Amino acid sequence: MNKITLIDVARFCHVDISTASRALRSDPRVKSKTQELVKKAANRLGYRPNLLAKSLAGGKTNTLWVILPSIDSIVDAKLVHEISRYANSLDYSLFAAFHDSEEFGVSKGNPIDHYVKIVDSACQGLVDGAIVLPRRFADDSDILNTFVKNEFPFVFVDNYLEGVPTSVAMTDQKQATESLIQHCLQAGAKEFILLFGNDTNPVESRRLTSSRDYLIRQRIPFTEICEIQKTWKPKKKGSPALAVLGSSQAIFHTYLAEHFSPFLQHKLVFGVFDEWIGEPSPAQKVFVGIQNSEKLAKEAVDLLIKKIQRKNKSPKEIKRIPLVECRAILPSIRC
Amino acid sequence: MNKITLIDVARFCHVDISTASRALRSDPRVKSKTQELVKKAANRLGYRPNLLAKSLAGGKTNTLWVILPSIDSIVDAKLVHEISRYANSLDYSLFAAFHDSEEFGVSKGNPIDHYVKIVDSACQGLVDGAIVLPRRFADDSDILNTFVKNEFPFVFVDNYLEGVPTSVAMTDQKQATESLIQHCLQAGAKEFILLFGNDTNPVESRRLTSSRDYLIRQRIPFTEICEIQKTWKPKKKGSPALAVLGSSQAIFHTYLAEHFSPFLQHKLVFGVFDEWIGEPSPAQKVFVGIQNSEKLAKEAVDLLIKKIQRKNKSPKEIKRIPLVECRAILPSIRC
DNA sequence: TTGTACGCGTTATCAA
DNA sequence: TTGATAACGCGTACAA
Repeated sequence: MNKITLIDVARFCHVDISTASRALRSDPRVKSKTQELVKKAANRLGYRPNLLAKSLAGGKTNTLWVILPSIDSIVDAKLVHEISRYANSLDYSLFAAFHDSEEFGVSKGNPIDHYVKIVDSACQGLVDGAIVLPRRFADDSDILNTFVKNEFPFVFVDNYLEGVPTSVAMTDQKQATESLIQHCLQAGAKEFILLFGNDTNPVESRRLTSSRDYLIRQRIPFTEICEIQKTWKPKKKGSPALAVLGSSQAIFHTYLAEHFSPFLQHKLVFGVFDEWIGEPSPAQKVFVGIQNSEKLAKEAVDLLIKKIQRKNKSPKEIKRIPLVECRAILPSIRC
Repeated sequence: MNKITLIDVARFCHVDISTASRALRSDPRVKSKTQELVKKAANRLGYRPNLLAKSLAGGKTNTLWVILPSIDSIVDAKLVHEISRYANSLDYSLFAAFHDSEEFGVSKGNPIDHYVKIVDSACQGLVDGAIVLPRRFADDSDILNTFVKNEFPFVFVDNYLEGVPTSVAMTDQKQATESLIQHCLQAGAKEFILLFGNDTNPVESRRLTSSRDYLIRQRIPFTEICEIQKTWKPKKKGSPALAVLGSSQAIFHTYLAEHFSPFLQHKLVFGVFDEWIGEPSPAQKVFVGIQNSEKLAKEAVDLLIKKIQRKNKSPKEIKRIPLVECRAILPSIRC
């Protein structure tokens, strides 16, 4: 590792350490000749300022974290990536911290411990603020309220928790759901099946209630399948085109692998949030609600920076961002 | 934010700051009565040690980074996740830093700048060591040699760069390739098509050469399709079962969407590294080489910690890890 | 234009 | 068993 400090550079140039410090920050009070001298010396000696000391002295780290359990889909990855890009463009360093120990393989130790540890260390001077992507853990709010207690600047993105008061940037689930439904209707769907889980996750439940409300209002028959065991029975006679709505590609494959027979005579259209990879089969068409990751990222970071700057006031803002589009996936290979 | 420091706790207990420091670290030299006193006070006052100061004074951060352009697939995500888990289990904090600004949308500023900035800051005291997941950038080696110059502890995982001397933990591409081929042969394949790109990426080229060597040795006819424009022509007469090998699911869909007609009469089997989502169609069967993320992560972190501990010696170790299995993907829905 | 001296919050080394 | 003090490396108000 590098051991050359500001003192070494200063000594080398026969100037004081403070002069060297100022010279490297291009302080106009330093003679330009001295500036160049110091800069060249620093360069030649391979001087690298110690960012720990810098942050400690300066009282800020210019660092943000994204805290999330793990990356489970490309949509997650894209969001984190956009957050990173936008933060970087504002001269913040951004790091992702993962706390889920259970997702893959056997869990080592208490999975919550890592989460608590990350939240704790965030409050201990390493970072100026955090963007949190919460999941369905029951205990999430207890852990995250540590932030509230310590008045640590943080915001939610993509999802939020009822019991934790802070700002949120998320997709407008109502708009997204209705837009997907409209596309399915245009594709000829006469009856709907809702594959949303019945859990406490605000996003999932919002998708369920939004689609339910909309379909009732439009007088379109539909069936809710909140549990994967439930078999579907047609509400209309004949073989009308069916639309199936669900949050992720996996749920379609899982459900239909078990319960495909009632669907055999029907033309199928899927409406999916998140993403769809590969062929639409067994559907004729899949509509994917493409979330606006770039805007979500921007709004989240902006909300966070607002919190960092004025620490006393903490307005609980909510930004709802509409979908970019509903992308249609058609078969590319004819079999 | 929290402003309560060790001084506050010490004053509150009418002890010296050094005693308070020792008490909180359960130093046996402190009377147990005093320890409890201090710990209770710290708790009541909501004291949180400043980790910046701690690292600065202690000379180490107990932090590791994973540096990568972005997460493009679930396989990447899984690897990072396993690294995080294993590092956490060894009481290191782990953060992921992303440097690619081009992947999604329009690039902001010079994309290389972020990369350089991350590599620089790694050498500036924020972190004890880094695990690097390199990509096909031509300039990668110049940037990463900053680590070498500064004697900063780092290792490669999953892929590596010829010009940058350090340890590597990666999948055994030869074993993986041959294993995939064997599975395709068992599924009846008589002729092979290789969809590997012809670029300078060591992993991709290793897959190409390994499969080429093996197929020649076994006297099995095959065609290399290094460029996506190239059309395939059968080498054998009749309609033998065909195996297609490629690195990722996307390449199959892209290629076959353009050039499907010659394949119409053949039974198809795919062999893919990375992952496969959804139905195997248009193949009857897909074999997926499942990389051992857990072991890759463990080896990478172990290699890194070895580097951190003895800074002078830097043996250039290479760990090659075989696949966990070749998983077969069969149609779950009959159309 | 440059130098002095202190603060940032800990840990570590003395001495008591 | 505890207390005083020197690091850790850098910023900065203040003095010169």
